[in-house]
Amino acid sequence: MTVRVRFAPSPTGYLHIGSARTALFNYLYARHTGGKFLLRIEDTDLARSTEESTQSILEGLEWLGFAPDEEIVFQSNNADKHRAIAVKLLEEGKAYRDFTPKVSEQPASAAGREISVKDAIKERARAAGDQKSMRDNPFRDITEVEAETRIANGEPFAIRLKVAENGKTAFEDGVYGLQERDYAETEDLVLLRSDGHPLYNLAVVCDDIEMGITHVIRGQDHLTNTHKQILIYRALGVEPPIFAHLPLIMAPNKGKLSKRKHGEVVSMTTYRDAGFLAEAFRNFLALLGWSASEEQEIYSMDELISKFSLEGIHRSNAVFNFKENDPRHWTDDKAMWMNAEYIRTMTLADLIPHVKAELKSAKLWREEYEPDLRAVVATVPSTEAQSFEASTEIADRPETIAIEPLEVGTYDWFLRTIDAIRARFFTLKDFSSQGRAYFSEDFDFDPAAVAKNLTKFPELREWLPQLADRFESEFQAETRPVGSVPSDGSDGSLPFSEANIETVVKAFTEEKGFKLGVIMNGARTMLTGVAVGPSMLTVFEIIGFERTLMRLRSQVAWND
RNA sequence: GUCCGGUUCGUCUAGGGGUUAGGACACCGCCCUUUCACGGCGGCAACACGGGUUCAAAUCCCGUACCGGAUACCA
Repeated sequence: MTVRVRFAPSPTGYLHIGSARTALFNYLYARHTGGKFLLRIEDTDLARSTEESTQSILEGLEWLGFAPDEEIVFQSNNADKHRAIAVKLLEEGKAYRDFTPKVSEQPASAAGREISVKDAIKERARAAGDQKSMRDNPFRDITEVEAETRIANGEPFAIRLKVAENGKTAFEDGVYGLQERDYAETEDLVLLRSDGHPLYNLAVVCDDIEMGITHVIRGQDHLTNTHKQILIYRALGVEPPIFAHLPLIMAPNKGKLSKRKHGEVVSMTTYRDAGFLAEAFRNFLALLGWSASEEQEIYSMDELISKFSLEGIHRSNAVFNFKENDPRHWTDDKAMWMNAEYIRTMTLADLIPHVKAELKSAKLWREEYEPDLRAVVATVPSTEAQSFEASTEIADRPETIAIEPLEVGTYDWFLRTIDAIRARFFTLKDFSSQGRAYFSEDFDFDPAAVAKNLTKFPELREWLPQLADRFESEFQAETRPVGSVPSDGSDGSLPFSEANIETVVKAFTEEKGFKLGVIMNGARTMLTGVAVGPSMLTVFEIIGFERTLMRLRSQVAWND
């Protein structure tokens, strides 16, 4: 039997973190078993379902990389079938018409509606005490004649499943084990509303049957629904699929993680837009409620697929930990850490396309960074550059190309730069914000960095331009046009490379009788606008000779 | 109210009769260094509670507490 699973979100908002994890687990299970991963949009709640929501969910899934293996099913398209099935159950005597007038819903705000409904349910239950019977619907056993009369009078009716007096439903949950529920705990659930619209439990069962679903993997909030659905399966004479329920993902206070209360932080598109890598986020999500019983935490998609199993899913809820009013911890620290971990350890070949997209959207991308153009603009021959394309293992490449100064703005320079700055970055956004100075002359100065590294040492205002002069004389730049390679040493001058820069800066610092760090960090802020980054020698080199002179001489940072 | 689940560091988790209860994130400290959010080393920090069973319980059983879910003509 081929496994067929589905992810079935209802389009009443964006794709949130819990749904995303459900989608992930379904996807992993399908891939692990060689089965099919299907997608069904449960848009039967006409009042709440929206087209934007469907789009947003689809976007979220696309970002995460969970493409369905078959065409998307829209549940609302199957309403006629669902209706027909309800009628069939009615005709078979397995369901009955309930003429009880529908209790009109409060016109309460959509926001508070759910809570007030739940409160009402509790109130009702408390008031009823133990007296309440799930089998006391007055229309459960009315005669066909009476029913016909009422229909003739135009009385609207809902169709309810006729649950037997005695017995229980039972199923073996893939995660929670044996689940039993006495019929006395299950009401005669409504299959079809009095306005003719099918209800969730009916629709789900019908669609799952039609789609040939073999395993239903969904949130634990559906655990009790499952009993109702099994009743429908039985009434239909169809063997139920295997069910596996997932623990829920909670807010930091262990309460419900809701779109309304917690907003953006639970939306998938937030993470996409915040510069997260889908592979990193998937990895994070996989570890929320599942583990392979080992200490490894970083998993490639292939590893997740091969290691995933229902047995590894927990029964207890997990907390998605974040601090609402703390920008530094606006989302779960582990998610952020994992994203950073991916950024600094993945191969450059995998990272570059993401950086490219980010720089493009920030208008910082230049065609010169394209590898294809290297041959046209490169003046530094690079044999490593060719092996780069041939090989996917390029993690240690930067060390091999760091030997010679690279022309600013070329593909090789680009690779070196990305590799140098990524170590301290957390998201893709950092490449265009903190890393902006590497790609543009138009960058801002972080006030904290200016205060710490510049204004604290007023001497620097004169010394840094002097350092520029020193560079100029040592590296003899005046004969070369802006943007050219500083020097490869062939003209008799010193190459503008780390070792040489170090010698010059150290000599300069000693003359001034100052600490090296003060000069270096002053220069760091002048050159990059921030207080953190790679080794300053590397920064000098990748910012390049001409830009270094220009920025050291600039007074912009000094004028608040 | 009733039914169903759950409970190991702040968070994610490993461990399922004998462990100094392990790892990761976060936090703190030290080191490296020209800075740092990189890296290295270290620290803080947990078996909800009460009974049993057992030579031995975080682990098995019962109860309690707390948390969560469900209980809709929502999904």
